[in-house]
Amino acid sequence: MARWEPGARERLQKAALELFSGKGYEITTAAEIAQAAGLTERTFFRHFADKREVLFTGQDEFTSPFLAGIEAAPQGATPLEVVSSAVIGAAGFFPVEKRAYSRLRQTVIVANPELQERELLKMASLAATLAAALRGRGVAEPAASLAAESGVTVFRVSFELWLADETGASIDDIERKVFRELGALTAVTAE
Amino acid sequence: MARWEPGARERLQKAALELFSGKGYEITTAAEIAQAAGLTERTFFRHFADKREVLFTGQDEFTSPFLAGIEAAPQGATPLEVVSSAVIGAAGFFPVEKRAYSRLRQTVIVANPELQERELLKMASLAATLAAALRGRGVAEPAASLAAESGVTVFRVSFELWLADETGASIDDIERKVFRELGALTAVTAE
DNA sequence: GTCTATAGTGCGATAGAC
DNA sequence: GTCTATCGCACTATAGAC
Repeated sequence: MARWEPGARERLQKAALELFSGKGYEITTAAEIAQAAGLTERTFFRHFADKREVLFTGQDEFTSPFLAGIEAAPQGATPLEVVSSAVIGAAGFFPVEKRAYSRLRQTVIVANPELQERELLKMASLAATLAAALRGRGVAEPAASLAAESGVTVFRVSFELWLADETGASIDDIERKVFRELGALTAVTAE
Repeated sequence: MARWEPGARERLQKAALELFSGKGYEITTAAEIAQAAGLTERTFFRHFADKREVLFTGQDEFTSPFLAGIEAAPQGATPLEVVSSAVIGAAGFFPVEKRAYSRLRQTVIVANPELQERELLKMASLAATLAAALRGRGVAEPAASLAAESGVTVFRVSFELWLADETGASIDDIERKVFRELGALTAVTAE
């Protein structure tokens, strides 16, 4: 028999989301989360650098699908087409089954500025990674940054639309629409 | 004679920037900043909700020039043209004289994730405000959000280029160039 | 695992300005 | 008298050091 139950991190994350959505993020203490997972406060901070990270750790893995999408883009592709390939390529990370969980998590984040800040930092970090990948393909600045940031913007807008959607649309369908909207925005001039 | 010296907030902000850039943000305590300004820690927190806010309070006023730029845009203008008017209209907030101060402040922010988070939240808040103003002009979603976010992206990229610039270019000139870059990005298709 | 510093809050007291 | 900026003290939670 094991000395401790496995999956401490996952238990902490599950307990945290439940407590945050149940009684509120701010008044939930790290000690409470740890206790709910059968662990001590010290262990909580051994797994997560700070209280906010409990909602974000693991989420980082979704950078790879974006990078894979960039590599999958053909040689002649426009910077924005490359980014589009990245964003749409990462759509597999958000199957319909995950939507209920994503909605709950997003509700908690939107209600707490501290968590919004952390999410924005993660998105900014993703954009910086994408921009670096574009530069690696020979795209110059500021085009690389603009394309990367635009891609992340499309992803964020699409993600919100996907969470709100009631028709069962997949996130990559929504992303394609939003990319077309973005193209229309800059293309159309006043009559 | 007054019981307290006036301008407590400004004194705190000045002392904070000096200490942050001199010995580092993290190891500078709120009590130290207060002491350097001839005040107590409790007074520091009466002026600023948290330690990070000391670098951002007052900065909020720069939302107004953006909104003024939106109102100044002609009726027939494209969403992106309206946003462009907002971003370029706010350029007056950053005269060359402010550049040395802006550079110092930015150096401190870039070196500390906590401060980056706060800056990102402020930018997200600005984007949300601009998107609301666009919807007020009849722009539908998701076009309003996309245009607003794109505008803020152009502003951020331009601001960084302005800080790095050695030729004495004004920020609105840089912004115009970056807006053209953005247009080129989405317009050009692979050959 | 314990111990400590710092961030941040709540409340009451003070003492001018009006 | 009221209003407001400040201080002082007690307190909790976070987070890092040892």
